[in-house]
Amino acid sequence: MPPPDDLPRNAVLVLDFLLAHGRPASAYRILDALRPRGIAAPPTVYRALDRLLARGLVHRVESLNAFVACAQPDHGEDNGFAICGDCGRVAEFSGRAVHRALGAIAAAQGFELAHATIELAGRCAACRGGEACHG
Amino acid sequence: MPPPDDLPRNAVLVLDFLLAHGRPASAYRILDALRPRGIAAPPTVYRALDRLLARGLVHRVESLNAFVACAQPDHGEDNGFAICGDCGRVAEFSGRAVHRALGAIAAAQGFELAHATIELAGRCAACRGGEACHG
DNA sequence: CACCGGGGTGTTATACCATAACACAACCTG
DNA sequence: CAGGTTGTGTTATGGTATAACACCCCGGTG
Repeated sequence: MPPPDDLPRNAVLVLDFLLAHGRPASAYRILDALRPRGIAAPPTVYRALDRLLARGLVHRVESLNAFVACAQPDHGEDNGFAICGDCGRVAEFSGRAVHRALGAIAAAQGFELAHATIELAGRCAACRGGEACHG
Repeated sequence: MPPPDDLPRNAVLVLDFLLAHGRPASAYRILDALRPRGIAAPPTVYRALDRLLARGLVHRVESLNAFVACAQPDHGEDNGFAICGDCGRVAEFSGRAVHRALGAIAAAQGFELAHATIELAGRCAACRGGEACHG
């Protein structure tokens, strides 16, 4: 499922890096990684990220001020992330049940919901596996 | 636990400002507001915020890089915010249904959940009321 | 008293995150 | 060619956050 390849060169560079990276990276981390490929200044990275965000190919992780490649570009807008504090990887989930509950809360307050940010911090199964199972 | 008043001077200044402000404020906004009261540099503000965050008297709004006084310091850890893009105010909610759903998602992935960030962007009832009903 | 230690604070400097503003090249279109 | 749009490069700046060190106050302790 190669993402639509009508992307500008820099967007492709950034997306490829994030896919290979496999976890969130800050814009400046991306910049450092792509300097050898000709990207020299922050605006270049942010412009590429803006495109990718607009297409849903990349998400911003607010609690990290970082960006991550979307695992499954076909899912909805309001996805959530489970962020492992040990390995730094994030698992993406769509969480329809969560969004239903959020919609209900918003409706009860008369709040017009445009976008939901859901980020879970903790430890992933892999990192938990490495240590004693405490029940 | 009522806001214990064994807080250092600067923490009280910051908390009082946030309570009076009634909406999120960035650390530098707080700094500007408190300069006349003798606070001169960012670390002073961040130290006060750290104390207040630790006691649950203030919350960080990740999607705004800002801080807001807690409306009801007696509620749990994993509260959520409904952030109005028009007036900038946030409504805090505890959302047990959401946390139940999040807990289920985390459990299904074997993810050990430590903290949930839930932030809704949209428009509050008051700001919606002010304009034509576009139904 | 002399000494020590810890908490809170002040200050400087710096790192990290993000965007404004302007200039240039490539392209398409009439 | 003129004019528009899109992507890009570059410089400079603004906004967010913390490291590192010095100082003071205060309370114990011998």
